[in-house]
Amino acid sequence: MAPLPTTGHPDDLDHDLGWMLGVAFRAYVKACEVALQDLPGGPRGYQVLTIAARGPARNQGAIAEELGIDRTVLTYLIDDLEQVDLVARLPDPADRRSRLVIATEPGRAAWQQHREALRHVEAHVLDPLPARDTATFRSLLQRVACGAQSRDPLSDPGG
Amino acid sequence: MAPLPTTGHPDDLDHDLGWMLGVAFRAYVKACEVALQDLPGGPRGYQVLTIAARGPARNQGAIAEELGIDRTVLTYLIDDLEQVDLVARLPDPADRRSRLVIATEPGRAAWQQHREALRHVEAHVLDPLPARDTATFRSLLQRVACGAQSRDPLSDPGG
DNA sequence: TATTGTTATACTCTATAACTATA
DNA sequence: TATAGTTATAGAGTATAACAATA
Repeated sequence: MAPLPTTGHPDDLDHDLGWMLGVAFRAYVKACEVALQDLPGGPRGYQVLTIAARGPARNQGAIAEELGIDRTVLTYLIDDLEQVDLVARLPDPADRRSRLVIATEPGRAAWQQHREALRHVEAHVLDPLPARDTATFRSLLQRVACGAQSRDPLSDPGG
Repeated sequence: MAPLPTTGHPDDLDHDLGWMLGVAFRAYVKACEVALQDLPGGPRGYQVLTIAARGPARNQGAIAEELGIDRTVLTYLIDDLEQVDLVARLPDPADRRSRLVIATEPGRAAWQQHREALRHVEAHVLDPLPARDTATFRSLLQRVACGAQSRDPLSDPGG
């Protein structure tokens, strides 16, 4: 059986932060599969689309840093989104090496649709929590994630 | 820059559950690298070792289910741990197909050492939280993870 | 016929280095 | 010389199917 939060022994697996984060993360990815099945890149593709749709337009390096992923994988994600006309790469007037990523009109529509679908996915994943605790959990998880991002900005100069 | 929890717009990336879980999970895995560098299988290897060290002895199918991983990947994890004499596969007296996995004496010692090292890793990952909120966060995350495990037991009969 | 564990294959995600074109 | 983006390669992690031994 799967461990339940009732055993109480601090050495049990369900007290291991790595186990908890891994299980929660994989459960989220799996729960997304249906909702994002027509979106290239899955959750990652949605995150790129979010930045592109929200604006202002940014270049790929800035997007990779915000997402916490390597800029080499971002190239492929944008390739796939661009191929189905959800985002576009525009020349950066300030720097001819740089390319600004924006959402197309269908891209913004697709983003809103998937955002709505993901609301249900998130509710499903957080369903085990009492309703009054979901906001608390999101707020605390946000602090952990943002803290990690600011500690290890990724693609830091020198590595 | 990395997003900080101060923007407040509900469409921002730092309100996306997938982004938060992914960033937190990858930050944990990265923070583990040094502490678990001599342990085959990394965090997964540690989790197997935890079950084997805590007892009672279980067969591989039961361990895979508790870990939430496929039994085919567990074979490789146990192979690697057995090769360095941290766990052993014993014949199951009740079923000759089944093999019981237990920690060896050096395996139990290694588990205690790594458990101590991981306490610091966990504290590092949870460092952005106010001290009084860490227990709350762990408790809520545990509910989410255990809820997901009991909903999707993995290797369920029929899939 | 179903189950335990193993092996092989493939597909995704990630990490690294090398390359181009600009700065 | 350094940076933005691309490409190629290799390594993990994961999923699937097929297989041998046993129930």
